[in-house]
Amino acid sequence: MDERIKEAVDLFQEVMFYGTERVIRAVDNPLWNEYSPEQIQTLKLISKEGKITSSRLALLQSVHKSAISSRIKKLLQKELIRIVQTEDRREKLLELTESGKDVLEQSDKVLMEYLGKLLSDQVNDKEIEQFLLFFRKLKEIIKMDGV
Amino acid sequence: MDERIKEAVDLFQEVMFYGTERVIRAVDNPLWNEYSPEQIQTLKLISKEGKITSSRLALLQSVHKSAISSRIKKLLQKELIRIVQTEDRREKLLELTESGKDVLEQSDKVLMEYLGKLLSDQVNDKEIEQFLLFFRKLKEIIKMDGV
DNA sequence: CCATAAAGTATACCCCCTAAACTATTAACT
DNA sequence: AGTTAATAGTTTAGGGGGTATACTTTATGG
Repeated sequence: MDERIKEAVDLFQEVMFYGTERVIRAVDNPLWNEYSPEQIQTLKLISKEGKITSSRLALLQSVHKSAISSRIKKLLQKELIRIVQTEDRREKLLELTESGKDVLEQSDKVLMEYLGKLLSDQVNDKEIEQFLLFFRKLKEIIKMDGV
Repeated sequence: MDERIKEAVDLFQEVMFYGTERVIRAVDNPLWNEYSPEQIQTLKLISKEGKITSSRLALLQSVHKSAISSRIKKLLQKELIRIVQTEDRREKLLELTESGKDVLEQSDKVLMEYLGKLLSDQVNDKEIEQFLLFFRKLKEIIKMDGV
C-alpha cells in the first residue's frame, strides 16, 4: 500500500479517534457536565428534522434502539423533549421543548466559541478555505450524508 | 464571527464528534468486539513509549487516573501487558506482552485495510498530499503532540 | 523525624452500548 | 376475516467508559 495512504490512516486514527475525545473533554462548561455529548447530539438531530422517531435516531446515530430508548427516557425526564402521538400508535414522534431548544442553542454557542477560537487562532485566512474543502471531503468519505 | 469559521466549526463538530463514532462502529472485526478502542489505544501508547506509567497514560489520554487503573486491570487479566517494577516502589512501569504486541499488530492491520480502502477509493493521488497536510495541521490544532 | 506529596487502588455513581426477551400495534397473506 | 409476520419501543442483564473521593504505600523535603 502507498506509504502516504499509510501515513494518512495513522493520522486519521490518531486525530479522529483519540483527538476528538481530548477536545470534548477540554471544552469546560457546566452544560457539558449536565448533558452528555450523545444527549446533545440527539437534541441536534431532533432539531434538524423537526420531529423524529426513535428508530430513525438509532439509524442516524448508528446505535441499537435500546440505547436510544434509554437516552430518550433521560431527555424526557429533563423535559428537553416531548412526545407527539401519530396515527400509528406504535411509533412516537419526538420534538424539542422550549427548554430543549435553549439547551441546544447554548451548547452550540459554547462549542462555537471554543472551536472558533481554536480555529481562528491557528488557521489563517488562506488556510480556512482549504480547511472547509478538507472537512467537506472528509464528511463525504465517511458517508455521513443524511444516511 | 467569520462565516467560514462558523461553517468550519459546524463541520468540525459533525465530522469529528459524530462521524468518528460511526466509523468505529463500521469497522466490523472480531478484534473490536473483544477489545475496546480505549484498550487498543492504551496498547498503542505503551508500544510507542516502550514502558510507561499509569500516570503518564492518564495524562496522554486526558483521563482520570482511576479510569486508567481499571483499564490496566483488564489488560492485565487479558495478559496483553505486564508490570515491570522500578526502584521507586510506588510506580509500576507497564510493557506489552507478546500477545499484546500481536493484538496491536492485528488491530493496526484491520484498521489499515478498512481506512486504507476508504481513502484510496475516494481520494485521488493529488488530494492525498493535501489530506496529509491537513491532518497534520489538525493534529497540531488540537494539541496532540506528545503532551 | 515528621509532614507532605505522589502513584495507584477501590468504591460509589453516572453515561454509553449490545443482545435478547417481551408488549403492543399494524401489515400481509391465505 | 383470521392468523402470521413484521415493526416500534421498552426492559433487563452485563460490560465498557468516565469522575470524584477516600485510602494505602512509598518517597521527599524541611
